[in-house]
Amino acid sequence: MLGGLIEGGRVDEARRLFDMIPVKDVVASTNMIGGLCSEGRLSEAREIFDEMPQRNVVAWTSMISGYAMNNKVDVARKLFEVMPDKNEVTWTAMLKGYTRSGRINEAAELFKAMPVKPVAACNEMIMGFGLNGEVGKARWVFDQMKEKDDGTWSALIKIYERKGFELEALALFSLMQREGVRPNFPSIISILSVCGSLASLDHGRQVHSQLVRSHFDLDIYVSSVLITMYIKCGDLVTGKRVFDRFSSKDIVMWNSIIAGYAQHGFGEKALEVFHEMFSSGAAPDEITFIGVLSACGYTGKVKEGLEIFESMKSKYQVDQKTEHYACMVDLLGRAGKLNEAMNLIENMPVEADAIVWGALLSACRTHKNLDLAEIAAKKLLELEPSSAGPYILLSNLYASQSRWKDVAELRKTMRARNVSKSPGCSWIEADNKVHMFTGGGSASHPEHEMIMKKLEKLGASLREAGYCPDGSFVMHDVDEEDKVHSLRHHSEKMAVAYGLLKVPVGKPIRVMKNLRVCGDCHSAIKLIAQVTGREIILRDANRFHHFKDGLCSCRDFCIRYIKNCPPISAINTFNTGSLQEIEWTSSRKGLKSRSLTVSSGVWLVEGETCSFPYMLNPYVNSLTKKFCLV
DNA sequence: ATAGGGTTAG
Repeated sequence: MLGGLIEGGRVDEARRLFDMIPVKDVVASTNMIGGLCSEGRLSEAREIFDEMPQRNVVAWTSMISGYAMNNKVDVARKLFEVMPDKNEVTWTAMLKGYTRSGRINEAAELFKAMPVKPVAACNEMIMGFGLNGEVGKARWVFDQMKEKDDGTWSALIKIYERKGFELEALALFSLMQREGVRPNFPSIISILSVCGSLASLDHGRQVHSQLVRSHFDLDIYVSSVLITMYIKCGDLVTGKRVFDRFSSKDIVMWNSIIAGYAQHGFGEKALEVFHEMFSSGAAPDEITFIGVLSACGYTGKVKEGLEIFESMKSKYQVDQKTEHYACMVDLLGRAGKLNEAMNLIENMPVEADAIVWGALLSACRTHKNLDLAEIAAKKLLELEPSSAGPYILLSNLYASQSRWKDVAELRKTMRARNVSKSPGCSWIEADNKVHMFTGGGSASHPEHEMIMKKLEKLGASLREAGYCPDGSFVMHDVDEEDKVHSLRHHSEKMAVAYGLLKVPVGKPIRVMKNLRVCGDCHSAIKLIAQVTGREIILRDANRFHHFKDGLCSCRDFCIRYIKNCPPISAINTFNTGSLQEIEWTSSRKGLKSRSLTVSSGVWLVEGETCSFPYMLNPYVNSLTKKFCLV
């Protein structure tokens, strides 16, 4: 009875019932302690604990766990020290206290001291190390384990996914299945997320087909990630279809689709869904507003954005947090209202973080405001000393003003802090393979000659259509030497050229890039779409660009500084956001009800190595060698 | 009766 109430979360009722019991046995008291702790009512729990005539391991462990999970690790430790007979569960509960509060060194010490190391504790250590950025150590624990369960696998897969080791996650997921461990929910969620990050529609679909067969696709958690996966792969239509299948949607699912419309530049549609959500009775949360405000930002809806931002607290009872200020800085900045943006930052009730300053910086880049750019970049250097972007930008900025001393100084700091830039690259899926291009016209691809010829030919027809290359973008986050290379050879252009050669007519060409698209490439691709009549979908580090008929769905909001962009007014009619118009984003037919054919062998089960080149994180290579699978 | 693992945005 007591246990039932607690399990159902009815702790108050349980408490009343408990108080009526004349002689309380160990089990009832322990139960009650657990229930109270889960609600954070530690002092009440402690009172019961102290009044118990005798206590066994389970009672002790429950109390320790309660402190550990409620940010009272040190109190937990005191109890742990005086406790007579500890078992594995006690040790694990204590360990979890340290890992969950980010005290990884103490966790590692305790782990080392454990007489036996149960699987649950090892799994906890994997998560602890991994979330703390120590992926190698997480892997080390994994390798040491003689006995693993499905949670062991999914923990490491999750770490790989979260820390940007997409390829390792894929490899581990497939190894897991070869070892006869069936995918569980957490691992499936991680792997779908990986497919989204890689924008690998083919792989994502294969996972989806697995889900359909196992009916996992009906799970509400899985579905939100599934929606996000399709959206990140550029297939908004299928994402929407998955969304529509659910008659009762939770807030996360609403958020997923709203953010999806925002990312694709369908601001009207995002707002529409937002209102639909509100009238359906679902209450928006903080994340909803990140989606909604960024939708306004991407589509230049300054007035709407400001109104929503103002009404967050009063109408929707959601607090404005740093993230929302970042959205507003972005929104104002994109619209060219840089002083307003700066004003907002100065008057924020919370401390501005790297995202806020980053938003201001990219707005400065767009609108060529060097003074504010310098302020923002300097702030970023303080907040994120190890990311290369701000250094390069600031250095380019100084260079443009011939401040060579400052340039040299900055380069020195960069070397001292061991900061290196991430090289720009683009990739495209064709013939069941991923083809990567690093730009600069390097002949790394077997069909290099053909691609160059294609680019030559394209160049001629582009010039006819009025294209003139613009190399004057100082405010770009690529390094000096990249500017020397002919603009013709940027990686995204090469990938697009390859797509024109390989992707059948009528199908969209989907290109991915790890950095933001270069401004010159953006206007070139618009024209390429026009002269070839092809649809090109480019996903860069920030967002999607749908190129069709000489226009881009981003309305050039990201790249306003390019000379030969058509004026915004010419594009206005284009982006009304009706579903019919979205349809052209994908000529693929997508899913038919609940069946899905798998194009090639099921790589997930067969465990072939996946066909991705190492393109996202140069660090992946070295790590892979060190901790080689199999 | 005591220890796990999950969703969205930036």
